[in-house]
Amino acid sequence: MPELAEVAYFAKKWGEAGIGHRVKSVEVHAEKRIFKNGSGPKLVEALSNHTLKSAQTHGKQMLFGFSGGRWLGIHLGMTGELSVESADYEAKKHDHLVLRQADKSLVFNDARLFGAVKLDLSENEPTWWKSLPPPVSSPDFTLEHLEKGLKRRAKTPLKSTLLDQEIFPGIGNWMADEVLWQARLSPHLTGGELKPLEIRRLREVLRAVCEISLETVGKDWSDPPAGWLFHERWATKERPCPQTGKPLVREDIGGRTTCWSPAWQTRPARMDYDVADYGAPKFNAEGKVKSPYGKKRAESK
DNA sequence: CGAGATGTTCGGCT
DNA sequence: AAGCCGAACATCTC
Repeated sequence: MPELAEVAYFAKKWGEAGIGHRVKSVEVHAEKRIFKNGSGPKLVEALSNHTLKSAQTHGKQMLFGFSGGRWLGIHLGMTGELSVESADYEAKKHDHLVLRQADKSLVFNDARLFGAVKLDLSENEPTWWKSLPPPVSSPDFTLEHLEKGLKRRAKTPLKSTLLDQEIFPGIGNWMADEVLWQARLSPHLTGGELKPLEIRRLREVLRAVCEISLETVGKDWSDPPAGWLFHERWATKERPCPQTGKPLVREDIGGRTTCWSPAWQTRPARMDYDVADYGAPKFNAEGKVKSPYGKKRAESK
């Protein structure tokens, strides 16, 4: 399920319910492949009687800080989720970790076991956390960082490169498709084939898609703006490209199903094309986004 | 019943 | 040597 926005949503859930409250007891339901870092049983001792103090996310990574210098790192993998349940909630199948607080339980569930749980004991945030790459929507996600990443993956299709967490922390399958569609770039283009203006455009769209996703999905699980590819790719029925009306294609690229619009993602020579009344970004001559998001969002509510 | 699923890692090859 | 690719991981759902 989770990409950057969903991860943010889950972390917020635990944070809002649990911060400031002591963990009375901890249940670890033996699934050793999930507990990295020799965590597992250690978690019981390490977290019991400590208070949850912080909840952060970075891309798809989550970090929960506890009193006494205990840090719980969680990655949701493909099917992980966090929930807040009642105090007497009974752990069900695939619940791997349950933190019991006075009046609630914080639950980590993951059917496919691709998730990961880590424990660190240190006064400050663990080193692995501090050395994560710049978040896509932060000022540190510079044009230089993007250029470097694209150069490194000069011969890889953009679709695969966008899933590289070292370059684009938090981008997953649906966000990658959304970005390419909004930027009108074919998923088959390689990093080395992009022109400077296209790289700028890619950066603008990346940041916009991340920010808007965080403000919708990440905030309250609400849908991203109307007009996004998002709404088509999750549709049970085949639907046409919202821009061209022509069929969307589903194709395997780098081992992941890619939903894209060949008639739309055509790498236009002109950067100043204008799309009337449309939820996705428009671009000016510098490849900058003239984003109508703010207004669109208000209208769609 | 088989295929595919919002992800990462590992091994083998260039 | 870094980058590229495919397979593997485990379970559920359509």
